[in-house]
Amino acid sequence: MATIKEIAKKAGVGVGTVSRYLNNHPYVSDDKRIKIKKAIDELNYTPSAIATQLRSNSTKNIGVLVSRFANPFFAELFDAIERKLNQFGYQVLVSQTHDDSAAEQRFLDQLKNKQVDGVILASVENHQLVEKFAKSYPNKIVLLNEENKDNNIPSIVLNHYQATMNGLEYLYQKGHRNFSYITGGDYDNKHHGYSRTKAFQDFLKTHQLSINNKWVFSQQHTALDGQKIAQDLMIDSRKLPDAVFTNSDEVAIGLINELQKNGIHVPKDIAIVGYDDQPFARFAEVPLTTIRQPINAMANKAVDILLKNLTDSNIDENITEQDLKLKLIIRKSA
Amino acid sequence: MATIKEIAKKAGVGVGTVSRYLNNHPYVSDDKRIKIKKAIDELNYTPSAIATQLRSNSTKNIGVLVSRFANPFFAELFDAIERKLNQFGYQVLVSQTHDDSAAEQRFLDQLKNKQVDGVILASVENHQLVEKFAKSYPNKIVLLNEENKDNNIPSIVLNHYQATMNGLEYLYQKGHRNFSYITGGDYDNKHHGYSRTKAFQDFLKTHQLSINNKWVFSQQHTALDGQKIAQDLMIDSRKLPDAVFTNSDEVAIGLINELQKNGIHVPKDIAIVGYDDQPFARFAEVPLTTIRQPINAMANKAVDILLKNLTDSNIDENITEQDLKLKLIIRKSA
DNA sequence: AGCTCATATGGAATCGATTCCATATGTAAA
DNA sequence: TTTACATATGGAATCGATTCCATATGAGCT
Repeated sequence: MATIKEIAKKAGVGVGTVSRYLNNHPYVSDDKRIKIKKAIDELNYTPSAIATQLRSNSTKNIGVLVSRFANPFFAELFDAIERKLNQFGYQVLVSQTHDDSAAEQRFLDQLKNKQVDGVILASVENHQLVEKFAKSYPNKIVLLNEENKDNNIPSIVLNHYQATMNGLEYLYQKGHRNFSYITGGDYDNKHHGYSRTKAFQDFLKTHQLSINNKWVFSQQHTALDGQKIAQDLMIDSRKLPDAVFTNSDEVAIGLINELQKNGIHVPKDIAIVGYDDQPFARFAEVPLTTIRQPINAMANKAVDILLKNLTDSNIDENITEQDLKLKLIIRKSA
Repeated sequence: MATIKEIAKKAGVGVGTVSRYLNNHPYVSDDKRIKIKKAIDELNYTPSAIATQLRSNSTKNIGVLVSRFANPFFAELFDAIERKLNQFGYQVLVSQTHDDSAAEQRFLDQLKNKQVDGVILASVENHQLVEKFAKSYPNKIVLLNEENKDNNIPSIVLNHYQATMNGLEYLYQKGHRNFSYITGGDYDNKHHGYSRTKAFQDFLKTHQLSINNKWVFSQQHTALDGQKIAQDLMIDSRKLPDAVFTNSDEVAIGLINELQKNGIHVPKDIAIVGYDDQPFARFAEVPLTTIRQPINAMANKAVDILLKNLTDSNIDENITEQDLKLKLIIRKSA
């Protein structure tokens, strides 16, 4: 592959002039323009992005981290993020953690070794690690759907507490009193998805309900997990919960499938509420009652904030608080 | 951020020695090792990936192109590709075309400007363009589920012709004679998904069946598309096809949903066959009869071939022809 | 003592583009 | 005619890491 030096030589000009030509600098005469263009065409030259990146100390690459692509929520979210970043001329480097915090570490190291200008974290394993990086690289990190205690990292935070509460109150008002709860995080831990869990705990307290510990499930993500939970619940078939609040539509769908396979009808025997309103939620064997996350607004907002912080330019933020509202979608499963 | 020069100065050694230390070169004495380590820790130094890339003329980045992330087939496929590339220490730069060939051009330009060492194309818009790049960069391109005429680009090609034929023969044997066909490509064009379409055309010929042109749909991708097709089919409600062969589970699901909403029962009134066996297919309101693509094997094979071509090393290919078989999964929709 | 070879080290050259500096020419204003 | 400023250009210095080259020391062998 040709270099700028070869172009300069072939066109009979200096490298500076070629560089000015490439970057549309005004001070290049028409006759040199023509010669340079000819040389570039003949040698089929394209500037090395790497060399430009080294010199300019910026890559036009953004890193995006999710936990698992096979989760349709993240797939859709990423789809929207990628489209928007592409509009602004950025490339996207992407990683998934699959719950492995070493992968997160490797991902964040890309900030340190300058492979990316900034990152969007749609999933956080190790909050301490992220706090540490945020201290070294303020303005280069945006959290999406992940809170941080001290609130010192730019974040897109939706009101999951309220949304969860709404979902639970809906179930309560329908007469349900024996709840099961499924989270993707830990039930006691202050991190991932905690505001949802906190809402559940507060809900129990408010209504003076007790909870069977065997009906609380942590670290559940997939439809397969949901099926296993169904089997767990059915071990003691004399006593089943009458409502299940889940953290994800995937889990809800596996759960419903396995329950119905065993003659337990949803929502007649058990009501189930999902989370996300993933695209297939409406097409499931029992269309899901679920909490919709405004994916497009979330993605656009995250990109807006990151690019604004990176460039100091005022990309107009046309995403409002209203756009970022979670909403209970009532279908058939509860 | 510190540079290697500052480390050298602080440790009282030459830059060469620091570099040798970083790259585990043997000729570094123990006392300098200690001094260098101390300097690195104190300055919190990490080598610039960009500088290394420039010097070494390689990035350890692989580009992956898909048409649309929100399509669960691609999301799953990408999930597997990313995991495997990560295992081998590669980062992944990803783009989606959303049917826009300009995006494909921009993506491929990354080969030319050296931002990626190689690419996996799981979706091709403009075959001529790809052929051109393949000529300039043999060994750096792998096609996944996309054929090329002259067969000169490394490709993972499954037998979609046979799989489609199997699906159609299954429907024929069940007594269906009036077919509708839905493709994501063009019905006449020789490109995207053509071997499936060819199978359909041959199938019609073999059984001397005629086809109503209004029952052929091209460029259909989403559940929404499927719903619209249902409406199209129902315009003339006196005469409906008795079987629909689709190119994707997403389309099938939208189609089924809209038909049943209008009192047309699947599979009693119309049989429908999907494609992909996306994770959700088994959980749909009518569990889908569909053709399963062996996603993991496909992803692993694509990465194996690409890395083998890039490094000349013999990464052992443990994916066999058998692993790459498509399979008709019979459920309830046909 | 003289020779060879492994071990060790510093620093210049290099990768390829950008930018600054020195310099030259042309033209309008004083 | 002198001054001033816009236009135009070549090339050295720079970004940060790697590698080659020159050189030095010490051990082992004859």
